[in-house]
Amino acid sequence: MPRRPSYDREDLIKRARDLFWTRGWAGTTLKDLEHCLQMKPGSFYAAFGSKDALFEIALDTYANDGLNRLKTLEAELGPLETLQRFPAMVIENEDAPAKACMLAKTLLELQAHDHPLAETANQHLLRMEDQFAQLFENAQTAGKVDATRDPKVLARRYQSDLMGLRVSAERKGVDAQGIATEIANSLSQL
Amino acid sequence: MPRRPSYDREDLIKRARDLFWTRGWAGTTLKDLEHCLQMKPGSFYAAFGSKDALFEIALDTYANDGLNRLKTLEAELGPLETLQRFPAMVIENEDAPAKACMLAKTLLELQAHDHPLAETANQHLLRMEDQFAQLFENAQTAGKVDATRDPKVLARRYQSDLMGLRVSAERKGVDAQGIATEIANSLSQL
DNA sequence: TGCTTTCTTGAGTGATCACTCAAGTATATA
DNA sequence: TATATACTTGAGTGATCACTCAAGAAAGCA
Repeated sequence: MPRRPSYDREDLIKRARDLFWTRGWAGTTLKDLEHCLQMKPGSFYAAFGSKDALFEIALDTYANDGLNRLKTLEAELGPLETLQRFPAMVIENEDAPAKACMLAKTLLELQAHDHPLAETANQHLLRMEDQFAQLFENAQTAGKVDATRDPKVLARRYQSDLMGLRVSAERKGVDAQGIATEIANSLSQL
Repeated sequence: MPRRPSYDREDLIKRARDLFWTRGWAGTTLKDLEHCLQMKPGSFYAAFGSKDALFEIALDTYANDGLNRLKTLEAELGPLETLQRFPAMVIENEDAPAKACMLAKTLLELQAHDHPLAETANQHLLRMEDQFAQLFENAQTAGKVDATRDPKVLARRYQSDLMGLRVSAERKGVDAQGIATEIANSLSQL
C-alpha cells in the first residue's frame, strides 16, 4: 500500500559522504545537504534522522570502501605491492572529492569537542591499521619483508606516513606523488 | 590623555591561539573567545576587528614560534640532531594545547571553502619546509647526511611524516612516541 | 579638579543554524 | 476505482552565529 521513495538511498549516502568529506562536519550545513541531495528538510529527516546520523553513515561507507579497496588490491597484487601502490593510488584517485583522509579530518575537527563521531573515526582508523598489519604479516610470510620486524609497528608507521602524505596532497604546490614514491621505496628496504 | 587597555595584548593572542588551535575555526565561537579572553564583544572588536583577523594573528604567532623553536634548537644541537629530536619534542610539549599542527588543521578545515586563511596556513607551511631544507643542507655540509640527496626532497618528506605523526598523536591509544623514534632513526640512515 | 580621549559594557542586530510538522501528493493493494 | 500508507513539501521553530553601538567608566593631561 505504501508509497516508495523517489530516491536511491545508496546514491544519496555517497553524495553526502563526498560533501562531508570535502567540507567537514561544521562546514557542511543542512542547506548544503538539501541542495546536494535535492531533498526538502522533511524528507531529509524522515530518511536519515539527523545531520549527525547521516555523517556516521557516510563515515562507515567511507571506511568500508577503503578496507574493501585494500583487500581487492591484495588479491590482485599481493601484500607488499599493495602496500607500495596504495599511497599513490589514494592521492591520484580522481573519483575522490578530496585528497586528505575523511577519518583524519573528522578526528581533527571533532576530537577536541568530545564528539562521538571522533571516536567513530578513530575506531575505523584502528580497523585500517589492523588491515595494514595483516598485509605486512602476509608480506613476511611470502618472504618479502624482514620477518623479525613487528608487523603492528610497521603498520603504525605506515598509516602515520600515509596520513601525512594525504594532508600534503591537499596543499597547493606540493609534489605529493614524489612523497608517495618515497614511501613505496622505503618499503623495499624492509 | 587616553585611557590604556587593561589587558596584555600578547597574552590574549596566545590564549586565542590555543583556543583556535584546539577547537578549530568553526569550532571556536565568539562566546568561547569572550569567555577565554574575559572580554565583552565591544572590547573584542575594538581590539582585534573580527574573528578572522584574530585567527590570522594567532596563526602568525603559532608559525613564528615554531620557526624560532627550530632555530634555537639548531644552535644548541646542530642540524641533524635538531631534525631527529624535533618530532618527539613537538608531540610531548606539555605547554601545547594539542598535538596536531595548527597549520595542518587550518588547511584541512578551510581549504575546501577557499577561505583566505587556508592559503595563509599553506604559506607558513612552506616557510617551515624551507627551514627544514636548510637544516638538511647544513647537515650535509657537516658531513652528517649524504650530500648527493636533494635537501628540498628530504625536507618535503620530513614535513609530511611530521604532519602524519602529529595527526597520529592526536588519536587515543596510539604510541606516537614510537613513531617519532622511527622517524628519527630513519634520518640516521641518510 | 575638570576635560578629553579611550576603553568597557551588554543589550540588541539580522542572518543562519539544525530541525519540526501539518498539509498535500503519489502509489501499491484491495 | 477507492483507500490506506507512505513520501514530499516548505513555511516556520527557537537557538545560536558573528557582530554593532550607544552609554558609562577610567585614565592621562591641564
